[in-house]
Amino acid sequence: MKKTNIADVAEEAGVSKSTVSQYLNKRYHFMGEDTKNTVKAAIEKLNYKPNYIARSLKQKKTSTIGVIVANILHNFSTQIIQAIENYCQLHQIHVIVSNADDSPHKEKNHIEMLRAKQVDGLIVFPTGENQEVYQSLLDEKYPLVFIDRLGPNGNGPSILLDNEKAIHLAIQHLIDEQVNDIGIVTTSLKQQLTPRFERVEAYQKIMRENNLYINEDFIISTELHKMKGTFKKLLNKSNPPRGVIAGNDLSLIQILECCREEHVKIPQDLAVIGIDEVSFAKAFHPTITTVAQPTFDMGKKAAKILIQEINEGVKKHDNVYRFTPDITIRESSKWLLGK
Amino acid sequence: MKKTNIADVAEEAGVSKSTVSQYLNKRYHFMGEDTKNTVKAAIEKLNYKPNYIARSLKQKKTSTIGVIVANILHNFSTQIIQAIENYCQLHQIHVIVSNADDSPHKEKNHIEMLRAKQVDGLIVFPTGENQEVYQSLLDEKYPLVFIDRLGPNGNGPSILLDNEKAIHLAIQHLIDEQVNDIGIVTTSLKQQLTPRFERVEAYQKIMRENNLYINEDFIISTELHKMKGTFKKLLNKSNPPRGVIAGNDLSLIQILECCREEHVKIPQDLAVIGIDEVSFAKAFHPTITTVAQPTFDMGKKAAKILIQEINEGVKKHDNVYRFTPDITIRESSKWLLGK
DNA sequence: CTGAAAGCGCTTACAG
DNA sequence: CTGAAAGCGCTTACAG
Repeated sequence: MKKTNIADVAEEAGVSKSTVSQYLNKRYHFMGEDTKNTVKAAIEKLNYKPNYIARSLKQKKTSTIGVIVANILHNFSTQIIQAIENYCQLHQIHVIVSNADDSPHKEKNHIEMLRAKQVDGLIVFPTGENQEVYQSLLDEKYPLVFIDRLGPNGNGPSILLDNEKAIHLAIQHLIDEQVNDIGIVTTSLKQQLTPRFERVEAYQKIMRENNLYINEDFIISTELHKMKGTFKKLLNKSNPPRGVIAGNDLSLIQILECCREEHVKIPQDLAVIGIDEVSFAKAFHPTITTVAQPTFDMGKKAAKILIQEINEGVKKHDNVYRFTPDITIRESSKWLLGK
Repeated sequence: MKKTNIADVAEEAGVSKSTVSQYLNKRYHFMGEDTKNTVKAAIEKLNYKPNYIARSLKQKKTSTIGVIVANILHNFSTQIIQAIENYCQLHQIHVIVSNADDSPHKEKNHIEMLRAKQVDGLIVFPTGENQEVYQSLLDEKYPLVFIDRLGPNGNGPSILLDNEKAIHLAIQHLIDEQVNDIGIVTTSLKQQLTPRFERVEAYQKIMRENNLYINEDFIISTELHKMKGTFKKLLNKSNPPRGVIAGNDLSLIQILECCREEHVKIPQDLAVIGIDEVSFAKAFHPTITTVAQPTFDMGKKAAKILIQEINEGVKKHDNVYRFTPDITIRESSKWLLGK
């Protein structure tokens, strides 16, 4: 059974394809009421569904965008995807999700495939090693929004957390709790990724501003599967930190597991603060102090900017949108309470 | 700057469009070595990228599938999406993710839009209220795979957990721990969704088989935001359950928060088992006993079957693939240990 | 107010 | 071994 197309409908209704097309696109201006009805009837009778691929080819617009996440395993990524999907749904736009799996090579493939599929724009968590590719997209005014990490040389619109503020909130709170020996644990890749970089920078800056000693051993950047080993070593030093900031949700879990296995009591022995909200924050013993990213707002903003670029054309290239984190103080960081 | 198309390449290379097309599709059989090289050079010189939309129109194949999840907020959904995306990536297929947000109306819209975009097939967590739509897709041999829930009248291939086994594992373990007063808490929607239905059924069956008393109050099916209130009431009864099975990850968190707020000790006062693995299982105090679904395998299988249907045509319609759950016994269910 | 024609960028029998 | 032509299913100036 051949699928019915616009010609079939035209024949059934006894009008031309043009007229059917006008009807489909709701350009009723000059359409006779009766023509309209015959077309409508024919469409229903034949159960006709327009082929958007054909339309896309002609209109050079697919109403589909691509999202390339660096690593889909992070909760942050899936939340951003949710927010983007949610906003796009309202605008009748589809989202193709691709996972770069932290591989610049895969990332590049995804960019090419998605462009070949003519997506109208791209939201990307850049891995950091395809700078020229992104720069050339930017140069040709292709709609493109970066998220979580800056684009090439900071070019292009990007949606970022105010990382300095996040670290500031965490350290300030720990200081208020009289915790001065503070460590930070982040997942690290070879690349100088924005969040990790900015967070460690901010850590050093704010410690310095508060005249606190920066022990280089207290800064851990390592792959997830090595994190526990490294962190345990730190915990078992003669002078371990009294407080620790987890750079993201996955690091937090590693830290919590370490503390459990090493019988380190939170917050008495170690005050813990996680960046990124986690589902179990209020269920945990102790409840977990977190510095939440407004993931939902960030994803929505990325989608909004992209759709605007698609509809109105790409204009300036240098907007960085910083989102303000929000600390929720719970038990895990309350060292004074532990006394 | 107009994008270069196949005609530009043909002109540059001094051959016909057909020949360029042959080259692009790697049909080198009858192609002269020199022709091949000229075409190659022309493509590189012009930085030509083929337009897959045009190809799709002609070939009636988009190399794109759609996934409609009932509710993207469940960890289970995002893990399934990850597995599907992962498998499809190996097969050069793109995935469009749509969230039905538990709304049959949205679900139906998604089905229509995705079909209009000519996706080659669909993987769906059916909400349960679009039976006729699915039946007609099945009737026209459209590639379609259900996941987590059965299709209309059980028709169509579906990927499910062996829910009875999951409940069996949980209850048997609790019985081994001498816990006999067992409750079950699930999120409920109006619809008779497969997992909830099968799990509550299995609960009743297995309790009966073990000659355990089934207290109807111990079966809680309610929306997430009402769960805590309902569960707390149960906890404060004169005869509360001694053990509880959380129907999924979100329910588990609600239960854990309740226990914390009501100072109910796990496992001494209440043994807890969660269905679905959770990120914090090994970090929690106590560690959480879980009955894990093999989400990754399930997602992969769904993608595999769908791609097979796409490539080889749709054959039989009645395969239900049951995946075996796996219990990991940790502290939260060890009532005897609490003694 | 409606229709004929051209075209979007490819692929694919078919002819030579 | 290569090319001319038709066609995938739409949309869109333009003519009338």
